[in-house]
Amino acid sequence: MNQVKMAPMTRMHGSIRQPPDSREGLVDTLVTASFVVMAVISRIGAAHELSLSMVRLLGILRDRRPRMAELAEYLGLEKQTMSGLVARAEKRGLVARVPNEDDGRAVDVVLTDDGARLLHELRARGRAALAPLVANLEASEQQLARDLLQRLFRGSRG
Amino acid sequence: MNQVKMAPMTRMHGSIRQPPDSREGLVDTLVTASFVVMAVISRIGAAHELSLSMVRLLGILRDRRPRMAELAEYLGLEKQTMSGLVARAEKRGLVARVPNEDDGRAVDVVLTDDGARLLHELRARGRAALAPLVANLEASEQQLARDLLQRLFRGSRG
DNA sequence: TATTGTTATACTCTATAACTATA
DNA sequence: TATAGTTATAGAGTATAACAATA
Repeated sequence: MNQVKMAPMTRMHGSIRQPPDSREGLVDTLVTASFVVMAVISRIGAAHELSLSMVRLLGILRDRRPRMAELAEYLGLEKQTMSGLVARAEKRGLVARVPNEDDGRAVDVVLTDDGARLLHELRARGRAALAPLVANLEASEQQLARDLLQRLFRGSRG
Repeated sequence: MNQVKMAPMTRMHGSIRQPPDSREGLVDTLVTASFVVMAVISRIGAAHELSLSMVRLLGILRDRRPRMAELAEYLGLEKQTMSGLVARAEKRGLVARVPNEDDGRAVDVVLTDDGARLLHELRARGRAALAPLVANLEASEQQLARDLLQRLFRGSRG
């Protein structure tokens, strides 16, 4: 049971770095690219002691005023988890809970001015961090890549 | 202090869904796309009670035999965090610790057969989940998108 | 009765600090 | 003395279950 799988040792020792495999398909490339982008966002968030979920929470609130249940569904979290995340963000002065006007049970979540300022800085740092990658493409290719990605993920919500 | 920012209420109530903003740049599109991909991977991992870090750990071990310190550096985690993550994976029979032959202090981490099987299934499910998105593009466009992404992230490690 | 949200509890994930063993 | 890894501890993030308030 659970016998250790011994892969051929050729190229297995030494550096962990691997040359990009140009034979890999679009899905693998998307996954690899996404991990790189997430690492960048995670590092920028960590510099402000923000988890990925917290960064995403702030990003969602930039131009929306969802209630708790909507946030939970959007982030793919349980409502209890959402309560905790919003509570910690509120404790830090980044968001505020506002009673919903139409439904006495519901709570809307909004950015505070401090939260909006922090989000603005995070976005600026994200653009700066990813700029060197974007610079690997010509301007016309950047636009093409953007259009292709937007068509790929049309109908998806991030 | 921390006064609540009251954005204009136009279109603020109701659904949280937003139409894609075709004016957004490549960086914003990349971030949005990455969150979608991460959500897919996270959901598939969660179905097997695997965190994103655990999924990524298994993925790295597919064709590599890194030591603990290399894994930590690769995943962007502290070595202590790495010890815990590997310990939990080992407890579940997914990976094994093997003493490094050249350095008595070092420990190599390898996939077990069970771990390799699980990783294989995760990758199949990932491909299936992302297939509908890929199908939004023609075959030639898929190849173009893949090439552009590979050039974007050349030199990056995921 | 169903829905919205919070509280209680437990486990994973992560980091900082202190430690052991080897180089 | 420096490096590789583990253990101890604490807090964030997550889920399941039980609860209170409103619809």
